[in-house]
Amino acid sequence: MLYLCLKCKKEMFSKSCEYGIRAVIFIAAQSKKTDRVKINDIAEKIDSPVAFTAKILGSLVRNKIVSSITGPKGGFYIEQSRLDKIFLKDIVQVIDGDKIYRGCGLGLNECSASQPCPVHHKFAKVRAEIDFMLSTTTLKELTEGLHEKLTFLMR
Amino acid sequence: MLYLCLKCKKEMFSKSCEYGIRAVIFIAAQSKKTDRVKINDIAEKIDSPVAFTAKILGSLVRNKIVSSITGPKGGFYIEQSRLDKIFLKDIVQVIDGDKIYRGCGLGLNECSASQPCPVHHKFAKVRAEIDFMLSTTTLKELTEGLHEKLTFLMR
DNA sequence: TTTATTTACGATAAAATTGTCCTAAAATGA
DNA sequence: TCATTTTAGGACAATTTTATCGTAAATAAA
Repeated sequence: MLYLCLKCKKEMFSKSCEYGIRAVIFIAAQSKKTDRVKINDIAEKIDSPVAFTAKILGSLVRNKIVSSITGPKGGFYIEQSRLDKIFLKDIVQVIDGDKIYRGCGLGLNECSASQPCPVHHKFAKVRAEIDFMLSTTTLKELTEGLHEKLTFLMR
Repeated sequence: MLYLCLKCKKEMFSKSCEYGIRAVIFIAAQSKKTDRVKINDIAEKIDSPVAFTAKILGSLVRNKIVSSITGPKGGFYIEQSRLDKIFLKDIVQVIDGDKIYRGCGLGLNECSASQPCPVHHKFAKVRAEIDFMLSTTTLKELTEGLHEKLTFLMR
């Protein structure tokens, strides 16, 4: 079979969101050992473009997901006590918004249970699943696997 | 709370895929009554850019999802007998590829059950749900709601 | 106070996606 | 054959997303 789409683009999240989540998980994991992590260190360890990642972190800082301090000995950090209060959904909300689990699957402006697009009901379960997963997954869980070397942020 | 993301972009599928699915459903539904549908008619009824939609349909034609005939009385069509053999997954595969239900949630190149990213297992259920939904939903089902005016392709 | 370090952020650039336009090719019918 | 209709498809343009660069601001320590 011949495929037109050789690139097979379109992932679940935007690149910004992928980098953002990876960065936050790395910062959270490092915050346990050292206090602050520098942007160059983050970008290197999660294999992402430095300046772009810095920009994404900037918005996460403004939205109170991560904290930062400038100057020598400065960097990004997240207080350990907040790890179980930050959910994956909070991060995604800041970077990608909520369309992935709220918008119409076919892009209609008005689409609801009473005026549904053809895939509306088919998508309901998927949406609910994504929403549930993002709403219940804490940053704490995500960092635990890293500490135990059961999960990875590169390759 | 202040949101940086005022646009809330990122939908489930790409614009191309949304237009493609909508166009295919419309063609399938019309193929029951008349035989062929013209591109201007399609674009008008699904509220999409004409030339762009024509381009997407071109790739769906090359990939044997829809059929077309040039010239007067020509247009796009799908044989009624094939409606229950065409799955949503076939359409998405041609336009967006399979990353939405196969790629790593965090964009890692190598991510598997044995070398997972931190969200890998959390995403497993979502992926399976999307895959199942796309694999089991037929074009036939999607057109039925339209005929009964229970679903819509615009607004 | 000065210097070095590090984040903040605006300007700009590159790449990908989305969208338009124009001409060619195919088919129909007069 | 010729005019007309309609898809096919390349070239080009606009927009959005992704990525880089340079400089300002903040902080720490000498």
